[in-house]
Amino acid sequence: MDTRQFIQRDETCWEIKPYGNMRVPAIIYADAQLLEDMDQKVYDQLTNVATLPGIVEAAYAMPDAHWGYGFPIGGVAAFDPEQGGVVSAGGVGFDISCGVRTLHTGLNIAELQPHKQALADALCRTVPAGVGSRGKIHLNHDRMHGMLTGGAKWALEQGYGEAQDLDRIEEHGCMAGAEAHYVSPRARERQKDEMGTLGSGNHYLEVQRVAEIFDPVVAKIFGLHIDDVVITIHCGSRGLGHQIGTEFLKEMAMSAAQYRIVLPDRELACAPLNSPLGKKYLGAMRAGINCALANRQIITHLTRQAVATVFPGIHLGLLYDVSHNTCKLEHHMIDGQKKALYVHRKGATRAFGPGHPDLPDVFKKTGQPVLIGGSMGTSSYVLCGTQESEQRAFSSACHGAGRAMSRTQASKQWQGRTLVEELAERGIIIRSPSMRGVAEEAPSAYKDVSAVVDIADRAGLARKVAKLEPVICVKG
DNA sequence: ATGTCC
Repeated sequence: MDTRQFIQRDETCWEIKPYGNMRVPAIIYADAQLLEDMDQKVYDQLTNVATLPGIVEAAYAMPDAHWGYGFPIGGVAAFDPEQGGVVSAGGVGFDISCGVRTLHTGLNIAELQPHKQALADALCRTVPAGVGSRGKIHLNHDRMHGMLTGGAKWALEQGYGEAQDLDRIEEHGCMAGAEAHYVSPRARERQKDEMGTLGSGNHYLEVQRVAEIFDPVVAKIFGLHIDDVVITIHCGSRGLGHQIGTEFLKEMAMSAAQYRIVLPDRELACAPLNSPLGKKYLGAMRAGINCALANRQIITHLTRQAVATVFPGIHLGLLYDVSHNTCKLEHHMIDGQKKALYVHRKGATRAFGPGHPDLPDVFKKTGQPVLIGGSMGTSSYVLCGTQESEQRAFSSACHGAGRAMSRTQASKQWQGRTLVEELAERGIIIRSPSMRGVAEEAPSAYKDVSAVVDIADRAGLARKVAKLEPVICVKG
């Protein structure tokens, strides 16, 4: 888009002053190149978000922003319930609590090298991936309830994982305030055989090598050293989250008039935080968060089993688990006053800085790990939260490379088979049940993750700690 | 993202 539509506030900050029905400014963090390459729809969607009731400070877009359903993906917006603030299902996204977790393996790349194929086989065999993938776990009504209210904590109680995992998960593995009775029978039905599965699209399980360290002090505390092998899991709440999103979008769209909310775009459907529908969505969405936390916890267990068949006796400790599709009640300083706000992060990662009370002791000095997944065959990054991020975007950072091209366009332009061969030549093993899926995920269909992360770092949204390069990628 | 259209 045309950068002349913005006032450039500093090197990485571009502002649109409120006009028309906008209640607050819209702000995009980017450099001129990333901004030029962004779709005009990001501008339209972000300025639309800025019109919503009760929005506080500004509507923000992260450097990986691209157009999404209603809200842009890479969007951050906070709402004050005391000022008629709203919650929007489109502001969370269809894949509720989609997120990333990274595990230490204690291996280095030289130890892995001779066993790469064997490990790829084992992971592929053990972790179900792909559209409609099902697992070996089947949830009856009681176990479903336990999962929806207990998250990763429930998974742990069921025997999936280790007690020390919980401290290294957002919300300590269990999202409070989940109201399972607002999760429909159909959402439950879709999920009952899908626990411990990756799903499709940009979801993956990746074995990675620590390729570069930017901050040795923080990297050491995060347990990352050059040539260490780590495993990263990227997935969310599968069919259940999608069903919750679908149902509430519809209900919110139908009741907008009743709440006298004027929507510039039907896709921005929302409900007041203090309304019955708003509260109902929050309860169901939090159950969706628990589903995603439990799912990643079970996949972690399966990953540990798979790795143990190749490297017996190995221990996979959790670095951290972060979500990037949520709406969370958080306290932030607004005009010198502490306010309770509902922060929507859609394709944006929470990035609490040093000293934040919600962080476990191990991250109190460093800020939380901010895990940024790259696209297939490209690098991923580990960053750490900063204190200034709270003033910049309610303690948020980017979540990945961000799409630069639609799935349809990508599948026309590339062939899955060819991509797999090209990546194999670079020593990267891709395993996927869908070659079309691989084509849709072609590295060039995404923005340059390194450019995105550099901007996040320079904008102070989060600080670069380490770069990870893919070795094995199991894709949905 | 998604039993890639109930």
